[in-house]
Amino acid sequence: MKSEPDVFSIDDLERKGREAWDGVRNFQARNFMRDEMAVGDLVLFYHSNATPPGVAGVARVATEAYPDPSAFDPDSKYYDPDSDPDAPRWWLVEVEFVEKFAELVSLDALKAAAKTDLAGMLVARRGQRLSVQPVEKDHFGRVLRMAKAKTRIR
DNA sequence: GCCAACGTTGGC
DNA sequence: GCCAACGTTGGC
Repeated sequence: MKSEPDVFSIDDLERKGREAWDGVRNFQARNFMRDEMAVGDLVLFYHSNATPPGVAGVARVATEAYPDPSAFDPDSKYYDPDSDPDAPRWWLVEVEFVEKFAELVSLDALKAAAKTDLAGMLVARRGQRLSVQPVEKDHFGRVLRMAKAKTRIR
């Protein structure tokens, strides 16, 4: 899951403990949250538009998907007047903090590793803009090792 | 259904 | 600030 650290960083998640991942307004990204994520799934927390960009830590899916309330809030910048409360268009999950990496796994490092054992990892590919995207299990483990992380994959 | 115009993401 | 890579919108 990508977030701009100026808006919401891994430190913000650590401080708050938990966060509703609202504002996703891309159908594919929504589908991953609504249809593919399950409570307990681990998440790579990626800092986009950062210097440098990269994976900053790990979070965990804390809830089933539910309709994104910001879509119904006219005062929200994520307001979508076309989203019908009876058939919500936008969904979110809440995520909880697991750990902040001792060192960021930079996009440069991901791209370098993508030439070998991270081959095919989506986030390392050019033009890959989806803010929520799937990570293969062995890729996830490899990123954790690059971060010298303690988190175990279940 | 096609596609041009436009807007956004996000790396650099 | 630039621009590649999309996704969305709307005219036809």
